[in-house]
Amino acid sequence: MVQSELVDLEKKLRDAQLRPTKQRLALAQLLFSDGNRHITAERLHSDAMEANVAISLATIYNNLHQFTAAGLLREVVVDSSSSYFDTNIAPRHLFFHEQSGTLKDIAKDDLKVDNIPPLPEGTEISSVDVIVRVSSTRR
Amino acid sequence: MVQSELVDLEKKLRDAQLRPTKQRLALAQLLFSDGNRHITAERLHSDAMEANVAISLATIYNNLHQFTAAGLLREVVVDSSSSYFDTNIAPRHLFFHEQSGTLKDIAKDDLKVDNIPPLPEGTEISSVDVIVRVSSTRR
DNA sequence: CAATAAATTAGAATTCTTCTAAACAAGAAA
DNA sequence: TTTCTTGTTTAGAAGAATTCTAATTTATTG
Repeated sequence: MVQSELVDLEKKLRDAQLRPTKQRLALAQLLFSDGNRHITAERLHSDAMEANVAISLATIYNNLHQFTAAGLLREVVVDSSSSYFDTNIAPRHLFFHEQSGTLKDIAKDDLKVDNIPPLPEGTEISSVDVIVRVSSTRR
Repeated sequence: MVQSELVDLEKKLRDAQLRPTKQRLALAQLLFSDGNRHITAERLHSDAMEANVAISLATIYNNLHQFTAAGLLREVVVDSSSSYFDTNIAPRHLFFHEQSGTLKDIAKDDLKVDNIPPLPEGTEISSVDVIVRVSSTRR
């Protein structure tokens, strides 16, 4: 692990008004050091165990929510059985592979949504989420 | 309740290879007699209680899944806290009101999705779901 | 009317997530 | 540094939604 990386992560946390504790830094590292990730709490917990980071599941949940509130993560609802968190916070859409439960980002500009009808009275758009559900071609 | 309605519902169930039991007919009535519905298991259960239909929650879940497997309902994933079932099985998109948890269909032709990028290798589209999340305008 | 296959049920069990209250660690101030 | 305050972590309990189990009841078929 590179020293400057840790410094960057610490700044990222501080900017979000989150104290860079040992656990928080470790999670930030697991989440943000390696390209885009789409991860569940359970998965992140086992990643942490594998990396020999002692951290409880409660802390994982706490931090996933704090990161989300701070705009460092985005929660994704694609599957009723558990919540996913996406490290890509830019507007984007998603492929969801139904068999594997895998997510893949679609850049916003790679997909167009047009002609949204009038919104229900007294509401404004908070987001437009497109999920392209795919499944393995049986052959 | 109209007699012919019951006959229709019974046929609908038989066509789906589901025996028209007392509970199943009652649920079908609650679900399909009154325009489009977007409903959770808990909500359907309390509707049934109000209508004086004795039915257990396990049976509600069993039937929601059987109806879904038979193509009479469609499961909608919009909210991580509980599953919704939609009586509109035609292709459509959805408004989701974040404060109230209310869903509203958007006819397929009222919204256009274009330029879906190449699918992941070895997959085919199973559905394209657009959820327009709206929230009350604060004013 | 059996016989059999399907459906229903109460309650237990599971899974994911949140809560609680105590111990601990970080940053600020003296 | 030491002290104080406040934020963080934690184990384990609690909660909520859903599924399972195994026994009973109901629908259909012969």
